[in-house]
Amino acid sequence: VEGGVGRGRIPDVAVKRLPVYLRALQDLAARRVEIVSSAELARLTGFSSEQIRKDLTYFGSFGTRGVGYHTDVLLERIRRVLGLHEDIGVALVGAGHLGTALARYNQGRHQHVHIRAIFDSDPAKIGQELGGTVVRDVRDLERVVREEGIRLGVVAVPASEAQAVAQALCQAGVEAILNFAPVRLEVPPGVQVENIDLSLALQSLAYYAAADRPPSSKGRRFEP
Amino acid sequence: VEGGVGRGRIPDVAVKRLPVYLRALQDLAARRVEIVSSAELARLTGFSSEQIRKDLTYFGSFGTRGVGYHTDVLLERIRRVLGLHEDIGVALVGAGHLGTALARYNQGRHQHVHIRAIFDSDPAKIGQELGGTVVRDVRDLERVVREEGIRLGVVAVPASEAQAVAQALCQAGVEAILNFAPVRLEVPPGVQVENIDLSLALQSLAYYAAADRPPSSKGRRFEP
DNA sequence: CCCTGTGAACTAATTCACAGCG
DNA sequence: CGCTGTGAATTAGTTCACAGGG
Repeated sequence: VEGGVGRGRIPDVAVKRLPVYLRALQDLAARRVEIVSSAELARLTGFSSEQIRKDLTYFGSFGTRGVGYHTDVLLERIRRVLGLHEDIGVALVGAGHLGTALARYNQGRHQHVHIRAIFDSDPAKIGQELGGTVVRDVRDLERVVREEGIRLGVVAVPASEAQAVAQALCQAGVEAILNFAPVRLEVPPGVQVENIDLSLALQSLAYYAAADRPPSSKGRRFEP
Repeated sequence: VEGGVGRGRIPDVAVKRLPVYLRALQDLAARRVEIVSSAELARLTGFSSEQIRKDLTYFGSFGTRGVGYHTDVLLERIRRVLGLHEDIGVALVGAGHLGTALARYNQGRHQHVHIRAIFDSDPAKIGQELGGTVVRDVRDLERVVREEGIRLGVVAVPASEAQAVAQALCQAGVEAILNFAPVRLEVPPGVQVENIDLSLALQSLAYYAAADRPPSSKGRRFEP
């Protein structure tokens, strides 16, 4: 949720929605649904149909009026826009519980974003396998990332080490970082940082939990 | 990143920034800094100073012109707005790696959002301790959440179980859910859902990594 | 006729610019 | 004088409403 380059073309908010559309389209494709309307996508994703249509126009128009979109045409198009048509390598730094969750999560499923290297500083973890990848010494990070042409970094280390890791990642040439450490990372201009801070997310949710509703209204039914 | 109630008062985007301010203020307080200006907070958080001042006006005005804000007055005020002045209980569902990371993360540190119950369906995990809390059977979820007056739920279970868990949480009266499962949760109106999908985050980052820059510009220095 | 594609209208959020006050 | 607080201007994002084409 950090500012960043922006890079003209597609609004950041729309870029965040594209993977959601992608997931819905993958489900549809798996169920052999060949045509889908923006209304159907709206139902599946929770965004409005006009929002979806507008988002799609940012990079072309490939629907058929009166009909809808070809599932796999749209799928392929969004994939391409996101850069997921070519394999994109990810370096995961930090093989703690969060790192492990990420590695497992990523394993196999999302075809074109692959964790290609995992690093940690703990000798007990180095050499272990995690989701099919061997954990390496974080001191080799720069070399490996460069050699493998990795362009995306994930920071899942304690706050105290996060900045040093980010620095090494940038030095090695990554172009975007997903940061889970509860600190603001200083990166060179042009490197996109996305922060996901688990405790901050909980804290802002607290606002919605605390507010208005009297604690008496316990127990809510669906579709009242 | 789900719509939700909105609840009038403070814009959602601002609510998301408040915890960031809070963290900066906690750091300052720990370093015995008594006064802080919006410019200084801007430097620490990465948001603009006018943004910060504007956000603060949503719930009052407590700075001193020509001077700045009293660190602990502001701290206390934001805490109160977020509802963090009173202890707020969280139910964590799913004691896998992600759940464990969250439990560890939360342990001790952020004073007023506490994980008060952890649930799982795996008999091997039930009874184990995690960050100072014993893992319970998910079948007891509704009863325990109700008894303990828990108002916040965290869904860290596989996609296939997420909807059932969300339903149980809502039935038990939670008012907001932090969802890590890669599905759209159906919840009754009035329940705020915040989705954090780790693979989607990676995918949207891919857009920024893939774009423009030729892969030749490897290795970036800070402050060029 | 139906659903896409899109300007136009609207709404939300950010930034500007400066008055006001300690 | 310096920094807050805030309307006003601007910019971004969403929704409306309908023209246009299969």
